[in-house]
Amino acid sequence: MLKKKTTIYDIATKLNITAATVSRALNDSELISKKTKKMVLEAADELSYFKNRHALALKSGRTNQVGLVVPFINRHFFSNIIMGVEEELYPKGYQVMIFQSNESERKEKDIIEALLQNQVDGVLISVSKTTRFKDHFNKIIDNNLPLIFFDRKADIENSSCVETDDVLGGKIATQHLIDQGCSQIAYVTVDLNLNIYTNRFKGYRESLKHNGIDFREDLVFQANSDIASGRKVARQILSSDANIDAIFCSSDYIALGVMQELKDQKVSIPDDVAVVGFSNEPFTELLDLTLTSIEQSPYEMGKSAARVFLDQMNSKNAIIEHAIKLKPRLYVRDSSLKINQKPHK
Amino acid sequence: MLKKKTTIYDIATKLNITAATVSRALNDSELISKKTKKMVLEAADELSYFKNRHALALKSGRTNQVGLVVPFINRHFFSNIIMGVEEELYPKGYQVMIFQSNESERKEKDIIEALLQNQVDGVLISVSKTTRFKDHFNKIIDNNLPLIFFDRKADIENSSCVETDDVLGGKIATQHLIDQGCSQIAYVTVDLNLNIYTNRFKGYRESLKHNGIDFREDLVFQANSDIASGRKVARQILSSDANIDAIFCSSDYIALGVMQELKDQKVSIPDDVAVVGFSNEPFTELLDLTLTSIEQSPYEMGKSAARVFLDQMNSKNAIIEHAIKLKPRLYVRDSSLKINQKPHK
DNA sequence: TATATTTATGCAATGGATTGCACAATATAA
DNA sequence: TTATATTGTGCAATCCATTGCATAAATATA
Repeated sequence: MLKKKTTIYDIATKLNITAATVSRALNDSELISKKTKKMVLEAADELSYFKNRHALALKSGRTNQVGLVVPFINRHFFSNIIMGVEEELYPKGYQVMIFQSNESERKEKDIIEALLQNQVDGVLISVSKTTRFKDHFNKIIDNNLPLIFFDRKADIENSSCVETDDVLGGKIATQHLIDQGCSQIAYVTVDLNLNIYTNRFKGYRESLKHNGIDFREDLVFQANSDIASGRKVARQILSSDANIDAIFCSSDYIALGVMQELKDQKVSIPDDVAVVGFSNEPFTELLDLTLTSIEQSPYEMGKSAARVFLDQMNSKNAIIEHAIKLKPRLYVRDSSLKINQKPHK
Repeated sequence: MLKKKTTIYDIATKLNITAATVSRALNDSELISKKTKKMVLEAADELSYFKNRHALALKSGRTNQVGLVVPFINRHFFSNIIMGVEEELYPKGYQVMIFQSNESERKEKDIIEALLQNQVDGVLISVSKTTRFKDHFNKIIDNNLPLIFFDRKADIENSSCVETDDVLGGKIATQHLIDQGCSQIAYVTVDLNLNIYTNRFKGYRESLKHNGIDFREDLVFQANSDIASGRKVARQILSSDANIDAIFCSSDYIALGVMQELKDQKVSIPDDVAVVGFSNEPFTELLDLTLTSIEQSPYEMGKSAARVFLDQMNSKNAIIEHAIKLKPRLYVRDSSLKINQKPHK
């Protein structure tokens, strides 16, 4: 049933010339006469011919495709990274193949295997939470392909990475709370196995130290990155005898849950307790009481990662290890603005 | 610099056998002795061999790849459609190639050209807003490839489509407002060139008629799908002498802007004016005053579109035209709940 | 008109994996 | 031991586009 696809041989036969001539005509070679070129182009159009990229890939060894792997596509953060990568690579003639690992090491390995089979020219990836072994990353390196991590990295030789300066993010959020007069700042972390969370936590502690405030272990809480978990941890915090005046959450969803619970319990935000989140999710500024948060510029991160890739392609023999840290930025909003200041947009 | 990739010939040479044998061993053919199979598998592993999909594609004419084209990846609606498609196709061994058209007809055409060059096995697409000509869609059909539209379709023979029943969506939202005692219901539409918006509008009018309420042209307003535009249209509505008791917005972002403006102007929601949005964006239930909206189940839509594709693949010679309409669902929340009822979820 | 140039085209190999057909090696039956 | 059946491998063509080298055709020069 499938209609046979048109090839250069079909065009050649039709015009009584050879495929070589057709190929050259289609690629606008100077060796071919104007007349023949025109003939070929017309015939190609008529037979609705298009090139077979697989034949090209097979011949040339290059595909102009890069693999992009994220944990989930439908997260604001990652989908904007994708936007950034595409924005940068599409004009350069690269096709971006997007995959999601669903935070599964198994699927991540499968995807990388598939990418290698596809002979991609490079791989950009944010590592799945559950990944422990890294042989699959080394396979990429072994094949001399550029490997660029973003946001979440693995420790692989000859790879590059682009990440948010999470330590700095932790610092500026904490410093802001201190500037607002807070000193008993609870910290809610997520999975401390992920470097992004340990770094935010580190920033928090450094900032306390820098301001001469003692770090208190009993002000550190753990939660999952969702609203329900945020409400739960808020109840924990309130029922402890910690007597806090601010809560710094390493995730906006936790912060939202915290705010909802505080409101239900008639705790005034930001006067009794100031709240800061992390990631600057779109909803943070849509709330009635807007949420102060740290913007990580995922779009910029995507562009940056793409540029690192291009850089590696352009200097194929020199092994370059980029390690880029993007500066996060604080967006001050209602949830933490005690003193008389205009909210930051 | 690029290390040469391992091929079956390398394995064959190493083992002093032929590539044919290697191929059969790797594909677990019953023609090959256990001993040889084991040898080959070990050698393959040692040389870190992986198949070249381009060679396969060239030989077989099949790629097990499908093209998925959306206007923008970073929209809640579309990214969840992608999730649904992947969920359905990944287990069947298909790779989903995701592209975004940026609502540009030019880019849409380029993408489809690239997909054809890639010899994809089918195309799933939501048409760009600006697309006027449809030759590129016919090219897909001409190549006997399954073409499935979702959410936004073009009128192409032998293609299929999966969409929300937007007329119904318009109806149930309007009916709900009427049930709440409203009768002067303003309607805010977006681009009336897109079928989804004309259909919602149609549902609104049908519902009015069904309830014996006269349709008033002066209650229809136009806006862009963003918050600022929502605020603007709210000011228009309030300053007109329409005297409305409800506003049905064909977009959640407009509804949000409307609510913000109403609040600023001390108009009580839902008592003075009830508000309903469309799409059930995640933020609708995160607001202080939650927003009633119509859920379109993008995830289900993606799954459904994928299933249509699989169906077409399984019955290659019969030409099937599916036309699936998914039932939208109303989520009643604070912004419209006047009478004593529990909010939905 | 014969020779030297230039220009346009053809020939054939290449890239990697698959597969029908032929044949060799081994095992079984007579 | 010889004939027959069985099993395991090899040969070579195929999928499509590209490209170095050879050659034919067209043009310019002597």
